[in-house]
Amino acid sequence: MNLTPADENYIKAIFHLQQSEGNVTTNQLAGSILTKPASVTDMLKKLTTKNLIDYEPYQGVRLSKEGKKQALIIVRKHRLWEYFLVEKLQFGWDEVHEVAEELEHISSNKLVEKLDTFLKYPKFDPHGDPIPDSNGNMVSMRLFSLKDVKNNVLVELCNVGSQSAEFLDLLKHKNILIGTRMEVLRKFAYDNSIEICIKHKSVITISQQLAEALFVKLI
Amino acid sequence: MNLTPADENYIKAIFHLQQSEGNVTTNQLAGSILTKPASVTDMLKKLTTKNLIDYEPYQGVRLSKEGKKQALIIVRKHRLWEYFLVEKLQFGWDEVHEVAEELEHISSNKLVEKLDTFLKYPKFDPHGDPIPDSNGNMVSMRLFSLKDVKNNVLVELCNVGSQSAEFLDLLKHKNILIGTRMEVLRKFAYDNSIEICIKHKSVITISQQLAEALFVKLI
DNA sequence: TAAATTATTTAGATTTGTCTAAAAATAATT
DNA sequence: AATTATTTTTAGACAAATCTAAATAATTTA
Repeated sequence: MNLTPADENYIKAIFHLQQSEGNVTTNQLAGSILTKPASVTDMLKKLTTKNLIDYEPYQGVRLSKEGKKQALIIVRKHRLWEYFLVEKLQFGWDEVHEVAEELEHISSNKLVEKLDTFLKYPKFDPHGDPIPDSNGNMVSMRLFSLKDVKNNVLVELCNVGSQSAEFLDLLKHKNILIGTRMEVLRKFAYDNSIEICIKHKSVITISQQLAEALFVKLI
Repeated sequence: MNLTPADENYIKAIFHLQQSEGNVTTNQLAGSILTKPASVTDMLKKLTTKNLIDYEPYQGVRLSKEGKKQALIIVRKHRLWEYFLVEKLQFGWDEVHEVAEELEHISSNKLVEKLDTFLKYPKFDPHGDPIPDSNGNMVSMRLFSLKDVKNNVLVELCNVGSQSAEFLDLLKHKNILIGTRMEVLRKFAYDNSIEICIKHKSVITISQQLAEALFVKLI
């Protein structure tokens, strides 16, 4: 399946509009892509013949299974490049979007995978949006590192920044699991260690290093 | 001056052909860009109206001052990206050309400059070709074809005369890289093959054709 | 130098993605 | 329910970059 940059832009726009709305209308797309409704109709017909969308005239459009797969590949590339631009090239997080819009159309799969490896498999882009992995899976919610959570905010552990045996051993000892609810009580400036309350019961102290590797969502 | 990717590919091809030959012919360009002579003529007319080339029908073409400037920008981007792919993403030096052909068309100036900074201002790409700086200047070294090097003179490989897969495959097999030090031991008059010593260790024989494509500096 | 060969350009067509203007379908309102 | 307003699609056109086939210019060769 060979997609042109125009194909990719339409697929991506439909993907994003589909998140909030149900079926995506011709007018919405025209607004999103900054083009005319007539042009959108033309492209929808082309995308239909490529089996990327399910489209009935006057009824709006949704991505097909293949379309969703392609959309996730584009989103993955876009967000990985944004991460690269901010973390490696020192761009500001607010000035990377346009450049990433161009970089996301570079086709090489090998490039994406090697970039991901180089960046150490980031889970979120500089705006906090999740980066799909090479299978198209991504965390559905914006997560925060526990070290960035304000005091007295209830959160739940959703993801961890390591899979090493040592890391998991420490978590087990501290009785922390994915899904465990916790609340930051105090931060110690001396060593950036953090005192937290787990499951509304036990109060423990964890190191800065551990706090950085615990990704939580607000609840 | 807004250049399309097609404009840039023509400018770049003319730039490279101009190095060796004088005026560049329509047929040379068609061969280089893998298109038909008629298409080249069409594009040459367009590039003329954009003041990028000096072109007289039937007389061949040369870059204008503005065209040279643009060519150096494209070459700079191409070679910086090649350096990035090899040094940071761990690509092999023989597999970066196609990807760099895409990346060189990303337009952001800021991106190029920040990439250059990130890479610490490299002077040569992975094939040994010099990288123009932001003013279009690049270092030029006196290089010799290995076939012209006298016996028992220590040299270092700085550049190669081909980027073809076949050529790079042969180099890989013979364990020769940019930076490899070597010394000519004997020249055989019968077929002009050359016996060389690599890295003060292995002694191998290479064909005249290969020797001509290896550009070295004295050390 | 004239004929033959090669290189280059012109003419006309094609594809992609866009546009405007007009027609048709859907939705909203009275 | 009928009219009005909005949305969407069709029809026809355009620019960019390419192509094939034919015509013309330049070069080579006999």
